[in-house]
Amino acid sequence: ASSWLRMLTAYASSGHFEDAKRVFDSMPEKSLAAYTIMLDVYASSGEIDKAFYLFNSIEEKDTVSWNAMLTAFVQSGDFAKARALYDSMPEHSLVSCAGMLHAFASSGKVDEAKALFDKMPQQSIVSWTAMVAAYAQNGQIPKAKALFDKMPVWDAVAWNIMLDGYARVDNTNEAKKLFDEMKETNLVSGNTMLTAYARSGRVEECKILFDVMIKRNLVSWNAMLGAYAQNGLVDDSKLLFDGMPAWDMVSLNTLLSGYAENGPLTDAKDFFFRMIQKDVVSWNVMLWAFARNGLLDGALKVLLDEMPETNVVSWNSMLATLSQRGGLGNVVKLFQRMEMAGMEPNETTFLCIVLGCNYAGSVLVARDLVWSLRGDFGMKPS
RNA sequence: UAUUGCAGCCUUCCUUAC
Repeated sequence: ASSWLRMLTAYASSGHFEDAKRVFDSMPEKSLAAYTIMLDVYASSGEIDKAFYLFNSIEEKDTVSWNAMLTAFVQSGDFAKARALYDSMPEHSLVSCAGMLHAFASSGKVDEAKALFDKMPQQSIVSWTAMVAAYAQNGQIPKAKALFDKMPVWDAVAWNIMLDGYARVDNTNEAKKLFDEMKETNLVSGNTMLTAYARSGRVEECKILFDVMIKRNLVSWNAMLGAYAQNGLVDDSKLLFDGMPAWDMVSLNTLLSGYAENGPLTDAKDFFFRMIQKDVVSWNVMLWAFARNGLLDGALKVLLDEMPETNVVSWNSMLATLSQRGGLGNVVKLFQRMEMAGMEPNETTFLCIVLGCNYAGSVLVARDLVWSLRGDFGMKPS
């Protein structure tokens, strides 16, 4: 039985979800541990409903399986369900509390995270770090730093979160300073610093770091690729890409967005049509490329007729484009179409529409929209 | 009865005006 479990774990942790499902299905006896692994597998492959169904079919759940279900919800972005599950759990372990902290942090509820953090019976390095991350990821760097300084111990993850916090507010100098004095580092630290350089346009320093990094993974390569692509050095990005030991969809899309942002539309189109694989992000980049070139009808055609699948970003892109040069009437029309297509709006959706109101000078539409946020969509205007 | 059954960090697409 344990060799089955070992195989299942190996597939699950390496991202081979289909293989994991096959192994699980053919297991003669399914232990609780096997079920628990599968919760994560289903959640990671976007099948949260299946995960929950499986969870409900478990007769004797323990804390570990409850926690796994909790983090499955968090991972899929369903924070309301995560909260409900957390409230109905028979007991809260350190892992449960840290998972819920993470959920609050990811949904921008810093105050609720802090309240939970304060009333936790026991702390762990994970809960401390999750709280620091809650501050850092929501732009509250001074609070993050203050809590970070109070931590009893630091590991690489804790340092990395502070590093990433500085990087995200574009404080590259502070990030570099921290990077140099970090006591614990790992591969993610280097990758985070690469991204910090890329974001602030410091491409040369980025390349120097990339070259001296002892270990690199695909994220490192993609970060370097992005440094070139986002800073107008499309030829360099292509050259780097050609020498990459491996690539994935992120690599292709990074390159594509380099063409879309810096070159003529034909470059992006050429690359797009030659891509061996495409996903919804690739299509979103193309949609944006049409829009950027003022081809609103072309962009609309991509969205409504050509895309094999869309997500909320596709619609938001189009809404933002129409907001700026398509007229508020068309914005509203497209939003209605979005609802008809069953696509759930998010906060950015409303910002895109408010942007249109701004351009049109229409206070009334904007006001109605903000009201309907609460009433029709159950959202809290930020 | 768990060196790998669960928890925190990094890379691609949408908004952040003046």
